[in-house]
Amino acid sequence: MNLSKHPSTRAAEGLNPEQRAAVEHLEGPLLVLAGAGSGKTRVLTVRIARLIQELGVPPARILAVTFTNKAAEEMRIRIRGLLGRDPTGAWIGTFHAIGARLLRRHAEALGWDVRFTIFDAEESVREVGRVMESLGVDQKRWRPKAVQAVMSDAKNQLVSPEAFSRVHEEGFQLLDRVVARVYPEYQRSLRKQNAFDFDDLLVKPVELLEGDASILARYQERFAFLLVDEYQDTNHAQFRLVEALARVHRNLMVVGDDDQSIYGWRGADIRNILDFEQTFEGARVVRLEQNYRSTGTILQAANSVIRRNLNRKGKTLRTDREQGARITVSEFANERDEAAGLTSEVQALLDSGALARYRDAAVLYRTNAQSRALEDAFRRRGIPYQIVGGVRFYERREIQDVLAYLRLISNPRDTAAFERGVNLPRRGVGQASIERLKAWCGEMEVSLLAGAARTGEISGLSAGAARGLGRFTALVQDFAERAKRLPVGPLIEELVERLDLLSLLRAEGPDGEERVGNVEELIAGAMDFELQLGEEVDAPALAGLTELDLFLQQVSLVSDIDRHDPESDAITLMTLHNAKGLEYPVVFISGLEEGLFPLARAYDEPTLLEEERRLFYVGITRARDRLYLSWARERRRGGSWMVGTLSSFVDDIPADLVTETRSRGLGREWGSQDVPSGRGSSTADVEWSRLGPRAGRGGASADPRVAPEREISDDLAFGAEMNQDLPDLRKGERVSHPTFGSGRVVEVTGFGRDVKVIVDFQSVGKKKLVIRYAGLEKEL
DNA sequence: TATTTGGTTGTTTTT
DNA sequence: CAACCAAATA
Repeated sequence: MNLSKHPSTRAAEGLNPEQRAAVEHLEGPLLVLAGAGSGKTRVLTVRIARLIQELGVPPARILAVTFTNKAAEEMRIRIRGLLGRDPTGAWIGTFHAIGARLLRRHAEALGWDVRFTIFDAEESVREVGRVMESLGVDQKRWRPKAVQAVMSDAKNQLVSPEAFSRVHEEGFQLLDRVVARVYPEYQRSLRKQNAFDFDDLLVKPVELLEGDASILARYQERFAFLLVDEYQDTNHAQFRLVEALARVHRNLMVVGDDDQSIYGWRGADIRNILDFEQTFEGARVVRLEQNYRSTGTILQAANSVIRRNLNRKGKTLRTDREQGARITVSEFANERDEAAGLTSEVQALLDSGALARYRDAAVLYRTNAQSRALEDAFRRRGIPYQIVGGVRFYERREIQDVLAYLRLISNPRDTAAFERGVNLPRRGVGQASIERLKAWCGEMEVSLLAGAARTGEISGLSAGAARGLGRFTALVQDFAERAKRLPVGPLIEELVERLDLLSLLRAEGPDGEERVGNVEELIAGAMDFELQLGEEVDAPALAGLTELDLFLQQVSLVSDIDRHDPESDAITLMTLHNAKGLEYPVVFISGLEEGLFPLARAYDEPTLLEEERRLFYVGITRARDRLYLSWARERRRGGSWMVGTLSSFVDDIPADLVTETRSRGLGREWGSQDVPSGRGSSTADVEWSRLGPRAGRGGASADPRVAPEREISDDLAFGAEMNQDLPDLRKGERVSHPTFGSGRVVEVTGFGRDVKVIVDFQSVGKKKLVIRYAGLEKEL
């Protein structure tokens, strides 16, 4: 190995003049307007490496904020690659992770304990419900979720409970009046439970810094260089956090693209980036408009779409790449047809060599609900896929159950966790007993867990309930002891064992096995959990924390995209929001119908429509080589069928960049290849037409030649689909599973949709799986 | 206290 | 077509 003395300098050599200007910028505020695919991650990492390597800045004086944990991890790895060593001491993470870290060090200053619990969104809503109940607010009339949303907005604007109440308790908005009562009480309840919610991870650090000059000064001094990625998606609380920390040194570099601001609904304030130069006087601005990702066609399409937005700084991306393939716009009869068409096209691309591996393609959609039809189709086809989002891993019931125990073990004041865990498995402690216990504990001002250990003193508890509570507290206390010695992986394993949770889940029926798999995945994840001691080494506040405490605080911040494995060779299915920051050689954007994308409600408000359009722009610019847009004439939404027309967004793409294709409804085909079917099922009903360049606006959708065939075709097509490509597994065959790896089929049972197999996996032994859910693949 | 059932309800995107 | 809830029943 011939290592250069200045690897970061060498890395800087490949930069264009604008990138170089950003990298070499030293002091003062800097705004980098970075178009999609313009190499901003490279600029960020090279600049950090340069600060450390050439300018001698200690890594500990650097704070870098990314949008996801995974991006943070990747940034660290890339910097490590440039430096030849880890930038130990640098804080690199999401706003939430960094907020949590600050709180961990200074929880006491705010009246919390270091071992605080982080309530995720769901728990937060449940807590709102509990508070509303205690206040006697009708939860039918006012949905806890709506109340929580208003509160969350307020928090992101840094509106305190008191301030909110002052403004709204007599206001005209009835919902706001409810929130005016709930918000302060909710906040009190969180504090009593030693918990923060997601929003608090941003709000409380601001409170901390603004409320304590010495703490603020300490961090202002420490972080001599701040870098914020995806700045267009920061909200007011995040802005204030950054602004406070950067106030002294003013070495703040923000990177973003106003055209990719897609989180307005979550409080992101596009003005943060639009007004940066006013806010930070003397700011230098660098624009990165050279795109290194996409073909000319894709970029032209993206430019002409985003040009329709009025509220933007305005820029036009350039590329030196070839013009490339046309964009395909495809019409389908319904979402099943669409999904089947996508799988066919994937197969065709693979066969033709245009797609090298499954993992080089992604299917994007506006709403998670759309993943279902796609998932079915990919499964039928035996094409490996990975879904990001939907039912979030950590929000699954069985995971939450285990986490509730862990939370209580870690933080005895976590009432929500107590209530969840106390009767699981059934211990004869019902609602009535819990109410009694709560009342008593409320009077005595002790935690539920402490109260449950003193059932003898509580009147009106049934003998069975008292016994159940006793067993429960004994178990929790026992594990609290173990948590001091045991690493978190074995701890969870023992806990699950003691609860006999896996047997309980298996007894639940067909879904049980999947749940068992999830719990096992949780355990596996915990086994891998390593304390990032390097980053935490300077924090005396962490002295008393167990590995479990840190695990819990980290786990609640893990998002679905963080769990996504880009290495595994599978097609990625995800929402457009989740696709931010990613790129794929082949991208499908599905469900391009008026009312779905853009969503119907966006028509009321120009700003909403512009945000939807930015989302479309984000989607288009994920593609490197090939882009497919698809829409369906009919789609099930909720209970009913919706009739759709092609999204007006597509009209903004110049016709000469587009090729239209149309499924005939009965056709499951899209590309020109036959369906390679393991069972040799008929493809005779497959017809499709390639219409050539688009003649004009939405011309295809009104074609009378299509409609009459639909009624006949549906049954045929669906009938054929039912029989086709069901994973046709037999005893003795080798299969592979996304989490368990490869194994051999031992037994096949059940019929139709409920076919189950027992597979002997090399890694974990025999497992019973429902084919429909398992995502098994035949191994060749 | 646990379980089942039937009815109601909403449904965008997520750290 | 979920998920969630209230009431009825075991």
